[in-house]
Amino acid sequence: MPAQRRRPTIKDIARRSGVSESAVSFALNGRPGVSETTRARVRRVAEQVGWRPSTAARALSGEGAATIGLVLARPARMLGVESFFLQLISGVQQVLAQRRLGLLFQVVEDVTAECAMYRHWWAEHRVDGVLLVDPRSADPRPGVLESLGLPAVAIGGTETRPRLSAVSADDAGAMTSVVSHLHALGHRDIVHVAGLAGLAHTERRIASLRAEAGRRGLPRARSLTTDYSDAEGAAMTRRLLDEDAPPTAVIYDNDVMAAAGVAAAAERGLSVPGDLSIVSWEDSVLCRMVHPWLTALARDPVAFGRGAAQELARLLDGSPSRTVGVPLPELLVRESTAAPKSRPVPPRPGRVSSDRVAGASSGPDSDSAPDSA
Amino acid sequence: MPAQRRRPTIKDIARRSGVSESAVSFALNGRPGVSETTRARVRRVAEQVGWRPSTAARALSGEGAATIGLVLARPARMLGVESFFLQLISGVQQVLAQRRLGLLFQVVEDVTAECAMYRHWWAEHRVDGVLLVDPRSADPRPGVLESLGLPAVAIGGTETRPRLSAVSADDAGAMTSVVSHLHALGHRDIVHVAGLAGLAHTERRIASLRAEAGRRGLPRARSLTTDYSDAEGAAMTRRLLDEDAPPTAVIYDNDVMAAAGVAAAAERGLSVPGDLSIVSWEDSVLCRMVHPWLTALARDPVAFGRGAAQELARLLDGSPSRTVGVPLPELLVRESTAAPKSRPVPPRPGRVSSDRVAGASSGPDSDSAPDSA
DNA sequence: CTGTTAGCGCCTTCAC
DNA sequence: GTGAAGGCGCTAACAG
Repeated sequence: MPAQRRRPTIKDIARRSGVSESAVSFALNGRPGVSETTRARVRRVAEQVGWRPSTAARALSGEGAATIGLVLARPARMLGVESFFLQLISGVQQVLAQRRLGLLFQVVEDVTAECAMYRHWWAEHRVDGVLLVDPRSADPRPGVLESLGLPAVAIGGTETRPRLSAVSADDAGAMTSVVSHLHALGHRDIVHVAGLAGLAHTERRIASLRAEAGRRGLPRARSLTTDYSDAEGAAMTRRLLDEDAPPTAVIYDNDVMAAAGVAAAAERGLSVPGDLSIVSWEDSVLCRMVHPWLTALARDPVAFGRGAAQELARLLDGSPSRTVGVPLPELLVRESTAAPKSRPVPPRPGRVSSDRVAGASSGPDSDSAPDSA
Repeated sequence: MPAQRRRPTIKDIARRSGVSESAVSFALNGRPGVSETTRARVRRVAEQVGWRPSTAARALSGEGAATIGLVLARPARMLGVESFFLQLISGVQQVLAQRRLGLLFQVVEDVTAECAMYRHWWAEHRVDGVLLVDPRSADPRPGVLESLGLPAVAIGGTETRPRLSAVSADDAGAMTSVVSHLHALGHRDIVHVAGLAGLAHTERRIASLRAEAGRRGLPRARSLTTDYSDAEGAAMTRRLLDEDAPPTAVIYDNDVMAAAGVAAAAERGLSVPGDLSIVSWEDSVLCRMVHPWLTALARDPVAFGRGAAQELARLLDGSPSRTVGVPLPELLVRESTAAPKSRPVPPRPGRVSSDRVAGASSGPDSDSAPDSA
C-alpha cells in the first residue's frame, strides 16, 4: 500500500534544485533570465518529482483553465449506434494532448441546456473555449458564446464570428460526387433521406441536392428529413417504395438509415441494387455488414476532430477566426449501386407525399461550402 | 454584438446585496451564521448576476476540482461502432449534473498512457476521482490510483480497494440465462466467441461458461478470445464452422461480432437459426438490422453509468468503498435461436483448434460476481 | 451577524 | 541570477 504523496509544488523544486522559486518559474516557462544549464537542471528535477503546474492556480492567476469544452445535445435514446462521435473526439484529443489541454465533455438533452452549460462553464472559470457540434440553421449558441467571450469552433458549420471559426465539410462537393455517380449509372429519380431538419449540414445537403438536380435536370429529386433512426429510415423507405413512381436510388444521411433502407426494400421483395440503389452518407462497419455491401461516403472523423481542435488552439493563441475545410469525403463504390433495371418512367405528376418534403422552392444555390485550407 | 461581461465574484454580490463577503460565502454554501432572509436575498442576487463559484479558486483553497475523469484506452481504429459507451457516459452525466461535477474525458492509446494521464491529472489538480473502464485481469491502474490517493470506481470490475469501488455486472448470472436458454432448446455444443483476452469481464465470462458447462455436462463448451472486431468475429465463426463437429450455437461478446457471425454462416450456406443459433451479448439497433433478428442480452448502459457515478459521488463524500451490482441483463429471445436441426453428434475427440482456446483447465468457479445493492 | 486576515499555487513585477 | 510582495477568487478562522 504505497503512501499517498503530496503534490509537488514549485517551492519543492526550488529547494531540491537549489535555486529560487522565481528562477524555477522562469525556467519552467521558458522565459529569459536563467542560464540554460540551470533551466535544464530545473526541468530535470521537475520531471523527476512529477511536477505539473496546478491548473487551478494557473487559472486563478489569469492563464486560462487549460481546458476546452464539448457538449453534445442529444437525448439519451438517440445515442445508439454512433460511429462518428468517438472518432471525432479521438482526433480532437490527439491535438489537445500535445498542448496539455483537457477536454470537458458533457451530454445534455437539448440546445437550451447546452447554452446554460456554456454560461456555467464560463462563470465557473472551467473552459477557455468550446467545440460546437451539430450546428443548426437558426442557432442560438454562437450568440451566447460571443456574449461570453468564449472562443469556439463550429464543427461542420459555415457561420463565422469574431471568435468563432468553422470547420466545414464540403457537403456540396460530396453531393455532387454522389449524384454524379448515380446519374452516370442512369438514375434520374433520386431521393435524399436526410437527417434532422434543424441541422445546418442537413439544410446544406438539401440545398446541394436541389442545386445539383437543377444543374442536371432531375425535377423529381427531393429530400425528406428524419431523426436519423433506423425506424424512420425504414419507414421513409417504405413510403417511397409505395409511391406510384418510386425512386430508383436513395441517398441516406447516415449508415443506420441506409442499412434500414436495405431491409425495408427486402421486405417489399425488391433487390438492391437491382430494383433500388442505395448510398450511405457515412461509412462504418455497418456498411460492410449488410448485403449487399453499401456504397458509402467515407469521411475521416478523426481528421475532422483534429482539424477542429487545431483551429481552436489557434483561436486560443489569439489568431483571428476563419473557415477551414476538411478533405472531400471519398465515395466508396461497393455493391449497393448499379444501373436501374428499367428506364425511369416519364415523370408524370404522380402523388408526391406532401409533408416533410423539402426542396420545392427554388432558391439560389447559396450554400456551396467554402473549402479553404 | 453583446459586450463581453466580467465574471461576477463574491465581492460583487456582497456589494450588491449590502453584506460582507464572508456572509455571502456562508449564505451561498448553506452554512449557519446568516439569517434565512439574508441567505435568500444573497442567493437571489447571486442568481441574478449569474454568479457561480470559480472552480479554480475553489480547487486552490482545497475544495477539490469538482471534476471527475474518465479515460478510454483504445486505439483510434477500434472506436468504430460503439453503442455502449456514449450511453454509459450519458448515464454518468445524469448524476454528475446534479452535483455540479464536470467530466474530463480523454481517449488514449493504451493503459500505460492511461496511467500517465492519472498522474498528470493528479499533479495538475484537475480531478477529484476517476471512473475506470475496461478493468483488466492484471491491472496496473488500481495501484496507480491508490498511490495517488485518487478515489475511483471500476465499471464492470470486481476488485475493490480502500478508495476503489466496483460496479459489477453479474456476468455469471447472465451466462447462466443464456446457456440455460440454449440448453433448453437442445443445444449441447456451445461456443463462446469472447472479447479481448486481458479484460476482466472477458475472463469472468469465460470462467462462467466453464462453470456452467461443468454443471450441465457440456464438455465441448469453450471460449475463444478476439479483439471485438467484425473481422475477427467473422473469422472465428468460419473457423468454427469448418471444424469436423461444428458447434450448434455461438455466443458472441458483442453485437458487431454476432452480426458478422450471421454473415459468415450465410457465406457457408448455413441458415440461422436452423443450422446455427446465435446470441449477442449486447443489444443494439444492429441486432434488429440483420436477418434474422438477433437474440440478445439487453444491458442498460445508461443505468450502468448512473450507478457508477453515484458510487463515485459517495466515495467523494467519504463513504467507504464497496461493490455494487447492476440489474441482471434481460435475455431478449428473438429469431436467431432455435432448436438445433439434428441431435448433436456424440462428442468424439475431434480436432479442436489449439491456440487461443480458453477453458481447458478446470479451476474453481472463483468468479460468481457479487451483486449487493 | 460583520470585518479582517491568512492561505491555497502560481505568475509577475520590482528591487537587489 | 535572488528575494519579497501583490494578486487571482475563494474558504476558513479569527476578533469584533
